[in-house]
Amino acid sequence: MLSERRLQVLRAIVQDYVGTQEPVGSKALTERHNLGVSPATVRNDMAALEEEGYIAQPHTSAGRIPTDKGYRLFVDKLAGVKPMSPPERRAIQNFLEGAVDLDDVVARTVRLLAQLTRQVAIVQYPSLTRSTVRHVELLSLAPARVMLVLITDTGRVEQRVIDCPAPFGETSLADLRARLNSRVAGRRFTDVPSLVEDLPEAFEVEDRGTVSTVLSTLLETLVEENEERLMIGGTANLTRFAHDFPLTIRPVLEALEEQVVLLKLLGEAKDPGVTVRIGHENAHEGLNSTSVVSVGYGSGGEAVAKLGVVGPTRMDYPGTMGAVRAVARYVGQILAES
Amino acid sequence: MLSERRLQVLRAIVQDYVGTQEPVGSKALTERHNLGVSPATVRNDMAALEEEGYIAQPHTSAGRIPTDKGYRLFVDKLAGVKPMSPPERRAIQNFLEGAVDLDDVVARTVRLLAQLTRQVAIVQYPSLTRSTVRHVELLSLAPARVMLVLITDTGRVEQRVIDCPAPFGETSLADLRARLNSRVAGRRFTDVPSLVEDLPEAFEVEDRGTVSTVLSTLLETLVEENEERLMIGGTANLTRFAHDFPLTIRPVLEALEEQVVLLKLLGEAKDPGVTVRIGHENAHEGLNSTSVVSVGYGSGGEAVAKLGVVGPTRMDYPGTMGAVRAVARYVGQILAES
DNA sequence: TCTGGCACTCGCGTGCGAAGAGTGCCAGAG
DNA sequence: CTCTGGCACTCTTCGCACGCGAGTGCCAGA
Repeated sequence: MLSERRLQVLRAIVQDYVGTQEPVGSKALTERHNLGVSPATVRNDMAALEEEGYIAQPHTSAGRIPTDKGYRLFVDKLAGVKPMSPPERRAIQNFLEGAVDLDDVVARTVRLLAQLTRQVAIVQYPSLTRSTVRHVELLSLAPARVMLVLITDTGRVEQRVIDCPAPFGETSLADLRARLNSRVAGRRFTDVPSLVEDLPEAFEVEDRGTVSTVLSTLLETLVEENEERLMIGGTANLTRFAHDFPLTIRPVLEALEEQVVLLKLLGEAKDPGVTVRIGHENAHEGLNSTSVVSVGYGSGGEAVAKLGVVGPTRMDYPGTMGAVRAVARYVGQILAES
Repeated sequence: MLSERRLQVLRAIVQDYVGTQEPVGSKALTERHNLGVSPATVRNDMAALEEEGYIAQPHTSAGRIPTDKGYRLFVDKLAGVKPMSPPERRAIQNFLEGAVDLDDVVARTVRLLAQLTRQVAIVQYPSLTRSTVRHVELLSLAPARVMLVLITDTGRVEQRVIDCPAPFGETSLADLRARLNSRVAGRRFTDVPSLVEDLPEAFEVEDRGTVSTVLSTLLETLVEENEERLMIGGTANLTRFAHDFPLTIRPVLEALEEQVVLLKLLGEAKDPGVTVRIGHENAHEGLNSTSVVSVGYGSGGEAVAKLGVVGPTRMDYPGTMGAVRAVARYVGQILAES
C-alpha cells in the first residue's frame, strides 16, 4: 500500500506533466508543490512509485511520467470531477439553444465539446432502439415503390426506399400507415417487432407480400449496429501534441474514421456516470496512447446515446470529465424540450 | 511563349516531383524521360521556366519544384483527365450500390473518394434549392406544436419543430398537409415560396397565424447557406505528407472543420466539368498549400451538389480528376434510381 | 525515516568537416 | 542561334565529438 505522501507525489506528477507535457523531476516537484519534504525524499518515493508501475522514465536521467496505471489511480482516487463554472454553464446552454433540428443539436454539441476540452469530440445520435416511435410515414413513389420514414421522439429521422413485390394502391398504403401508427406510435422501438407481427393478416392477400416487405424493412432499420450514427469533430486539436506526431496522430485519425471502432469504444463504457478509458485499456490498437472520456446522455432519466472525447493520455482529466458531464446534461435537456 | 520542349520539361518536372515528393534535378530528368537532350540543355530550360515563375528552387543547390503557376499550366495544357479503368469503374459501382439511404450514399461516396484518391474527400448533400419536393409531412406533437418534415426527390429529409401561436386541430393539420402537398409536390424548391403565399387565406381566421408560421418555417429551411450540408472523410490521408507536417496539416484540419469555408470552396467552382483550384487560388489561407479538385453531380443533367477532394498541391492531378469525375457520375446514377 | 551531498548517466545542442547533389556559366561544336 | 560537355561553386545533409545540464541513485548522518 502506498503512503499518503506517495499518492500526493503521484498526483503532483500527473498535474505537472499534464501542464507542461514534459517529464517531471524531483526538484521541480518540491518547488512547485508544497510537499514539505526535500527532493531526495521525493526521489525515494518516485523510486517506489516506479517499482509499483505508476510512473516511468522515458530514459535514464530524465524526469518521470505517469503510466496508464498511474493515470488510472489518479482518476479513481486522487482527483474528482471539476464542475463547470456558472459562466461556462451559461455558455453551453446558449450555444446549444439555437439548434433547429437534431442534426444541428448534434453538430453543435460536437463543436462545443471540442472547444471546451480542446480535444476530439464524438457524439452519438440517439439510439433508435432506446427511443420511442413518434411517427411512421409511408409515401408512394411509384406503383410498386414506397418510401418509409421513421421519426423518433428524440427527433431522429430515418428513411428507406422499398421495392414492393406487387403494386400497392394509395388506399392500401393509407390503411397500412394508419394501422402502423396506431400500433407503434409512442411505443418503444424494442417493442415494435411484437406489435406488428400479425399486421399482414389484416390485409387482402395480394397486399400481404408488400406489407411484409415494408415491415421487414422497418425491423431491419432497428437492427443494432446498423442503426447507430455518430458525428466527430475537433480533429484539428490532435495537432496540439505535435512533438511525436506523425506516428501518433495517424492511427488515431484512422481509428476515428472507423465508425464501428468508435461505436464499440463508446459502447464499452457501462458505467452510468462519466467513464474514462486510459491508454491500453482501449481495445483498439490505434488508440493505445489516447484516453476516452465518455458518458451517456438522454432526454429523460435514461441514456439514449453516448458522447465523449478522445485525447492524449496526458489530458486534464478532472476538467475533461467535468465538461463532458456538463454537456451531456444540457444536451439531454435540449432533447427533452424538442 | 515557351517552346514545346520547355513545356515537356515542365511536365516532366511535375510528374517526377509528384512521384518522388523531392525536388528534381536536371540530370535525373534526362535519365527518367527521353527528352533527347543533355542535362545542360535542360538546365537552360529550367532557368527559363524559373524566370517565368513556373518552377522554383527551395534553396540554391537543390532541384526544382513546380510553383502554383506551374501546376496551373500543367493542369490546363499539359495533362488530361486520366479515365478510370473498367475494373475500377466496376468497383465504384459495387461500392455505391449497397447504400440504403441518402446518408449512406453520401457516407459511402466519401469513403470511396478518400480511398481512390488517398486524399481528403468532401461530399455535399444534394442542395435543397436545386431539388424538387417529394412530400411535406406535418405531425402534431402537442396541441400547439407541429413537426414539419420535408422530403426531396434526392432522398434528403429535413425536419423542424414548430411552436404554433395557437392550438391547431388534427383536421386543420390534415387539411394544411393536403393543400401543401397538392401545391408543392413535384415542384422545384425555388418555386415553393410563390406557390404557397396565398395559402393562409384558405383557412379559418384562428388558424391563419399557425399556417403562416408553418409556411415561414418551411421557407426558412430553404434559405441557402443554412440548408447546405456536407460530409468529409479520409483526413487520415493528410498524414501521408508527414515531413513538413504539424505546420501544414493544422490549418487544413481547421479549415475542414469549418463547413462554411468548405461550402464556399465548393461553391466557387463554376465550371460544369472538373474544377481544380491550386494552392493560393484558394481564398482560405489555411488551404494555401493544398489543391481542391471538385465537380458537380446530379441525378439528371443538372448538378444538385458538388463533391471533391482536398490534397497537397503536389498531387496526381490527372488521376485525381479522373476519380472525382467518375465517382460523381456514379453517384448521380445512384441518386436517379432511388 | 528524512536529508544533504556527491558521483554518474544520458539526452540535447553546438560546431566542424566531408560528401553529395545540383546549379550557373563558358567555350566550343553543329 | 542552339546544344553540349566541363568545371568551379554553393549549399544542404550527415556523422561525430564535445560539453552542458538535468536528473537520478546511493550513502552516511541526523
